[in-house]
Amino acid sequence: MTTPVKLSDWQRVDDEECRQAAQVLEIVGKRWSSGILLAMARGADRFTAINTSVRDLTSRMLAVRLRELEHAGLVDRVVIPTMPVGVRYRLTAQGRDLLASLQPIAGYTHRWN
Amino acid sequence: MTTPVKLSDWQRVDDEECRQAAQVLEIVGKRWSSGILLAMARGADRFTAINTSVRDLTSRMLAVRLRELEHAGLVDRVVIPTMPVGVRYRLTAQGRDLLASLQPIAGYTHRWN
DNA sequence: CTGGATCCCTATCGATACTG
DNA sequence: CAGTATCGATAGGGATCCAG
Repeated sequence: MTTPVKLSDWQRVDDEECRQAAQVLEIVGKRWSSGILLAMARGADRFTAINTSVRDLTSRMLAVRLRELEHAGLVDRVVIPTMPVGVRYRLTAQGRDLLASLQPIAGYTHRWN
Repeated sequence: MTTPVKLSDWQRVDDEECRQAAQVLEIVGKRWSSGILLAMARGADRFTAINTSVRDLTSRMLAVRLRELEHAGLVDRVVIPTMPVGVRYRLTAQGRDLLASLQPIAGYTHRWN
């Protein structure tokens, strides 16, 4: 009934990789982070668009999280020099890769809920 | 150079699943959580064994996290009625499945570090 | 050995208001 | 539109001591 589990894989990863994996989890595990990334994966690329597509997210927390995600290399901030200035947020290749790597979680929640 | 990315997968998962996935990430994303699960995956099953195998982890935080993980269904607390009482912690099937689902993260960190 | 109880500090977060 | 500034509440977490 449950999935085949290859727990032994975690015996093989060295401690440095685990440390980095933990760091990644601490970033995407913060409140709003995954919602923001998901909204962006689904096409939202403007501050306001992301803000309204994540329920109960305040502009303050969106700004904070976007800075964190940008710092982590997951999101790119693109300024378009128009009048007034336009700003777009896009997932980097790294961000898209992370989202893809997070995909099995969806399978997990489907199995256990 | 980068991995093939199937971002579109996230278009298919419904909002409820995403909400639950976010919840899971918030649990394992907390400090110490992933380290504790990893230590258990590697065989530590006693309070003290887990405590010493995760660097800088205090007994207080271990107790707190173990309760959270137990409540989340990832860890089982087994009391052995000896004198004095022995306690063992084991990953549940759900916990092992989650760790397996987290496995791609190791690949991600390997690619981007 | 397996934690629980306290104390106390800090980081985080929500609400609200404001701006180029 | 895309944020910043400020404030007050609360939760998280480290240190320490204690107990069955």
